[in-house]
Amino acid sequence: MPCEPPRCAACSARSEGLCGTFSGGEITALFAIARQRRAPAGQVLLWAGEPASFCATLVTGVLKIARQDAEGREQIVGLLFPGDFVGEPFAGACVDSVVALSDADLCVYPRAPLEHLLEAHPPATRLLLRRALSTLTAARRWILTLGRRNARQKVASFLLEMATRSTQGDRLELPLSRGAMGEALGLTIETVSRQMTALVRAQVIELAGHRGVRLLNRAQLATLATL
Amino acid sequence: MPCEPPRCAACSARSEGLCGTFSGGEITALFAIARQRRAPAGQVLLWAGEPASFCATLVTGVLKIARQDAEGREQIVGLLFPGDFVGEPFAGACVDSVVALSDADLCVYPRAPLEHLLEAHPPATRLLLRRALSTLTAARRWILTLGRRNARQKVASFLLEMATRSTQGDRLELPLSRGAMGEALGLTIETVSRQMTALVRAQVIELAGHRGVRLLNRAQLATLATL
DNA sequence: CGTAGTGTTGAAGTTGCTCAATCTTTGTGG
DNA sequence: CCACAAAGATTGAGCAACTTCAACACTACG
Repeated sequence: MPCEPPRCAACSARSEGLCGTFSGGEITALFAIARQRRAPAGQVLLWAGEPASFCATLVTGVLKIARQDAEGREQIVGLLFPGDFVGEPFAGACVDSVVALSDADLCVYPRAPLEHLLEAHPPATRLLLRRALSTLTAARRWILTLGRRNARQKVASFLLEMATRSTQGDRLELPLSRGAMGEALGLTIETVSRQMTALVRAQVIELAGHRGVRLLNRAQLATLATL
Repeated sequence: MPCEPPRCAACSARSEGLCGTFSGGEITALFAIARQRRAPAGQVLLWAGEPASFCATLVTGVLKIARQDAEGREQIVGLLFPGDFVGEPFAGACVDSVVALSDADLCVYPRAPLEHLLEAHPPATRLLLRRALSTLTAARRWILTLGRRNARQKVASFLLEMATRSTQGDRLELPLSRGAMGEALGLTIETVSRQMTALVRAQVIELAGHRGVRLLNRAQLATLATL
């Protein structure tokens, strides 16, 4: 059995996402078309309207998927975390822009060879289908939040969503600024800020700098998210 | 070559969706596991929380995919039209309910045999992936509408979206009541109604009964949807 | 230690929601 | 075929929530 490339063996996303469907021997084929890429915070990886030249596995960092209004106002329609698959195979031009919110490491696959590889390796296509369906479910959860919840509930929901992605104990480091939270929640910066302050006053959270949040009462936060 | 079942040959959804990936000979395998089902308007096909026992191709009619708030308020997160694929293969329990908005005909596939068939027929899995990705794109367009547009723009967007699905000339028959439109747009019945009236007064549309709409000025409607 | 970028707070203005009454449409039974 | 009932839609008035505009405070980084 051919041996697994050392870089893959050491990769923190090795068992996640696309890579997880390739065995130690098979991964060589994926590795052969992959290229490492490091993106600083703020860098645009894919531009809406441009042809989608590559897909990738996100190794470290957080990306936003955003769409622009006719007026230029931006709405965040998805976030990507380590292990997530970036881009759309089989798609034409990008509909959304993908931007790094923090410094990020990616394992990039050019579109054409990736699509060939998918044809040859059915489990990968099935995984992408399952991923797409679960992303769809998440997008619909977001639709529910945007359509039915008020500002308080939106902010509380968002904090809980972030908490499921990454917490160390009750400490949470937000990957987004207040402005970006507003873009995600369909609120203004000011409204997000006021709701955060209200949560602090209600002793549900505590702030530590602009990005740091300590969850003091998760049960209460969950109640506020829906009620 | 084995001949195509007459029911498939005569089916208006034959070239659409899942069926379209099966040739005249191959379709027999899909037909063998399929069962016809007719659902009257209002019938719940899949209940949120219940196990998802089947998938289907929608042949005629319109279905809504809806999700409930903790408070019981409903948000429509998707609509299904003839040719669309109903349900989620590889999923556990249903997250959303699926309800017939009009009388509907379906071609129903039990989950287990369908999943076997998908494994044996890779083009079908690829089609479902492409479909899932385009449904995701549509869901994200909806997120943009819910997050960034006011009531006027939401209603105008919705009418345009419906117009892309089915129009005869400038006549459009809405598959939803005002109440259901509100559930889809995150608005109340009253607000939807007021916006419709405003569009009539602006001579952009004309109403014919509760469900009938005539599009008098599509360009203007498109402007109102985004501006 | 200063400055630029972010975040917070306040006051006033708009938008969409709630509650309540009235009007249309549609479908059913006489 | 018409009358009537029930469901759905429209309209109005008052109110609450979110946005806008503007000033000020924090924090993080050079």
